[in-house]
Amino acid sequence: MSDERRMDVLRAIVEDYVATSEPVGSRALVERHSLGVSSATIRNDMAALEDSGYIAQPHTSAGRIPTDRGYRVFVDRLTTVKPLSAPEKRAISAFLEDAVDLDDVVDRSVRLLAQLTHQVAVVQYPSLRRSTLRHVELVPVGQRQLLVVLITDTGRVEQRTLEAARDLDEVVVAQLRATLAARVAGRRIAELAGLVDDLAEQYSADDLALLRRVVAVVEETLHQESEERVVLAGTANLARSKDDFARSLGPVLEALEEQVVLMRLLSDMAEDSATVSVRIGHETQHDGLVSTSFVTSGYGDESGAAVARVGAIGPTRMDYPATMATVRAVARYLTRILAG
Amino acid sequence: MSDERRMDVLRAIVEDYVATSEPVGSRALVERHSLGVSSATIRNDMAALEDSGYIAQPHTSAGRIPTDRGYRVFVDRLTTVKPLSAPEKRAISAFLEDAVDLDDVVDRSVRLLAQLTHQVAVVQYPSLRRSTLRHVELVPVGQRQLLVVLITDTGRVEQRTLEAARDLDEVVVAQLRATLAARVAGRRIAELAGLVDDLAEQYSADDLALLRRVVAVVEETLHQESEERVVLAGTANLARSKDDFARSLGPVLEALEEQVVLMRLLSDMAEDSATVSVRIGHETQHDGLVSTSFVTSGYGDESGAAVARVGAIGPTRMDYPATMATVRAVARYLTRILAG
DNA sequence: AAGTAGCACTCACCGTTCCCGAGTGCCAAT
DNA sequence: ATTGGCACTCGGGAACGGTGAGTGCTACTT
Repeated sequence: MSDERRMDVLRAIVEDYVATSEPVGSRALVERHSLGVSSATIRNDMAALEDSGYIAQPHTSAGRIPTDRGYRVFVDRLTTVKPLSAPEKRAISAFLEDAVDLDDVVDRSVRLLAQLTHQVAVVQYPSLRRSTLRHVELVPVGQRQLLVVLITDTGRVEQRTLEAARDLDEVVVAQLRATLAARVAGRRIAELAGLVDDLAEQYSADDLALLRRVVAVVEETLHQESEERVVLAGTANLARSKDDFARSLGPVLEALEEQVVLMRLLSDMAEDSATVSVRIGHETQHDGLVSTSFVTSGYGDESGAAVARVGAIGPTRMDYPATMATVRAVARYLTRILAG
Repeated sequence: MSDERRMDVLRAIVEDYVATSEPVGSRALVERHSLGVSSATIRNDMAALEDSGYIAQPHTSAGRIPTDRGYRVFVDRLTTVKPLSAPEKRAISAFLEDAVDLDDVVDRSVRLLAQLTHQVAVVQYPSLRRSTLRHVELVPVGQRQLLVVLITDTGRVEQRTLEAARDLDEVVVAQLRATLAARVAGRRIAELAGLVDDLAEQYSADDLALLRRVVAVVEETLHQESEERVVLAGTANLARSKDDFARSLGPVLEALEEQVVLMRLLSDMAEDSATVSVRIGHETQHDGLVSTSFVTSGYGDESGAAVARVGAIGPTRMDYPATMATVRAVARYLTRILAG
């Protein structure tokens, strides 16, 4: 028994099923692919593949469709992510380079990815936690309100207002600003806490309290929901599916609105070692997403640990090679843009 | 012929159809509503209503369903928006008051509205054009880069960076900052242009050029795409519909992703005089939205022209009185929160 | 004139039946 | 190991008829 041919058969089944949305039978297989054997042989192979849990039949006397496990094998062993064509690359690059600021970059990326993959695109904002600070700015607004603005090296700007205990003194604020500006540049936000501990003598108790408040606000910002925002685009693509996938959109849409679900998945996938990470069907660990797959890639740091992720979500019956290639490409260009 | 009863019949039809999602016949009508006449009489009335274009039958020998025109009459003349119950009000108020900043307010509002109406909620960010400035802050980042931060009275913060022609002088920047701070407070952004024209003598040519650049950047921000962002929530609610509405989600989702479409609708509706504005079916002037209605209300200014709008989008077969009440309530609380 | 009762008519919907053919599994032959 | 052959399964579509909700019309009542 040729294990190799079986894998060829599996690949053929996945490809055909992805292309046609219909269960594929042994006859159709030998016709569309030059496997060099007869349909009866294919049937034997298919029976074996079914025993191994890679394919299944919706009902007796129907063709086979890949199972989640089948797709998994396909993705892991039967496919190589092929680079995009030069024109495609140029289009991506050109489109992203016109962006004016971080929000615009993210917005353009997510739309672009949705359009290229014909699926739901997801872009996670660069994490504050792993970014370094370019600048901290304090702006008094009103008598007691102080606006704290953080600017990261990825161009992200976050602001919070805090209510001071006493009326603000312009001079003190300016002093704090200078102190912070000198100390935070290039630091990670997470390192911030210890940075001002030695200042106890230089400031009055009140002023020090204010300084600590500022630091506290910065740290709070870290843990805020907005820290790991994700942006979506292309939900309409879900409805385009020919099969009955379009009929059970409810749970999928719900899952997508639950940012928490996406967050968990994204951070799970950040652990994966491969450049492009894939979660297929039940692997998403979420009921609403059992019939979908999630393809993501890290971006934002040329070397090693990525700052955040981009990805695409679509029916498990998706074109994995193409999707993986596109996601990877967009992630790369995103990294390049942000570094530049 | 009693025109009054006919309107009663129309109201009953709308109410029943909204409740059941099924065409309503004459018999069911007399049973569920105490109209005091027989089904034959109702049939005559229904025939008249159909002639007037307020109702239609999907096919012979089926009940009637309201047309867009029918809903229009229902909304305009047959319904009064009833206030929410006290507990509901309290819930809204409590939920919105916990918000920490403008983004959070908007985010909470849109989720809340989606949940309360069981439809797709839309919140438009407060327009910069109509807001007044609370503060302008200039922050040098790097040698030549200047970060311009705008803070509006609605709490919205926008920032842009600009590249100066020469290296920045701390002192000059501080001076510009002071000048701007003194002049912009309480002004509309649109008024900004003329504010610095008289400063020609006080600054060197270079510095004046920089000042003009800053003003230019501010004005550019005005026309930027981000100016009129809208945020959505509850798209999953679209899929909950019992009838076949859920099957044609594609075009609807596409329309919702086209922010332009929503923008146009929102600005159209801003012209309406009523507090709560409704667009029914084809009135949306968009093919993807022919089977949906859009209920919006302005918010952000206690008197007169609103700064932006909130709304809900759902199937034309929606509970208009309830939706209108909820949208109006959320708009009011939103106004209150932003003012406070 | 407005309302009602009665009645013939229409037609979507539902369940039944039937048939077709794609697809399978198995077996004997190569 | 592969293949041709064959009996078997069963989903899906077409044809069919009965049922009942609903209508429109007409003749009668108030």
